[in-house]
Amino acid sequence: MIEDKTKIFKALSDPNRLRILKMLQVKPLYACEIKEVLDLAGSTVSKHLTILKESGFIIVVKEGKWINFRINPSPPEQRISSILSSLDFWIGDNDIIINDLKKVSKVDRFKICAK
Amino acid sequence: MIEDKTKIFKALSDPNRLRILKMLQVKPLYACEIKEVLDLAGSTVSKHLTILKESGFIIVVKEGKWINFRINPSPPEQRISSILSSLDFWIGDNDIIINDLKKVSKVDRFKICAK
DNA sequence: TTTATATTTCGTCAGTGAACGAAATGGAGT
DNA sequence: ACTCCATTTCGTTCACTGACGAAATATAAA
Repeated sequence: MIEDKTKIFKALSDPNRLRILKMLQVKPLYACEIKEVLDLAGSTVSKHLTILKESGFIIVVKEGKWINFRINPSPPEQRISSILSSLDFWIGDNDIIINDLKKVSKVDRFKICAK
Repeated sequence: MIEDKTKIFKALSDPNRLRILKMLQVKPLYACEIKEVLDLAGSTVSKHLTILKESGFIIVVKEGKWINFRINPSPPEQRISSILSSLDFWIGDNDIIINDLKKVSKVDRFKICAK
């Protein structure tokens, strides 16, 4: 299937998904943290995470009530490993991303979620 | 603009555009040759070529009546050079692509076009 | 068991993208 | 100037994508 070849590029074709990957590069996050930083509806964040998961970029680790999303340490194909290991080359920083990363490292996950 | 970062991935998100890049890797082609191999309407091929041109993957060289499309020898950004110089890694072969490449190398451009 | 919170699923809507055919543009040759 | 043909532009249709809120699911804690 030639469509399979486009799958990883489609996954990288949305700004919010690029922001999520850059955030996860700093540390694993809960969906509610990502929701807070991106300022999107929970259902929208969930959709983006599903796409990143199904294309092989991230994995999902359940921790009781929460679900930790993290960069996939053993991706299903080389193209993905290649991108993930040079993420700053493929997705350079800009104002928005720098701001995201600031929020991610500063913030207490238990304050952000569970208001 | 964070949308700029998605531009090259969007360009690579369509199967027909991947096929075009692989064909152009063999040699420069006229639009009418590409049209013939992909079996698409001329206007559709033109659209794909415009997207590849505007994202920096290919260049356009006029030759009188015809227009030669070719892989960009000096792409505007490193991510594109990186992809173009390892095109077989980023876009692996499959039945469809192998068949395209066969057609491309066999065929006489003046028989295919200008019937 | 009831309540609270995290995440997913569902239904819907607006915007985007790919396809086509028809018409427009532009160069080559008569 | 006229004609032919390669390519682009235009207008339309259809499918897909991203966004939302509401409802469903699942787990933790009270």
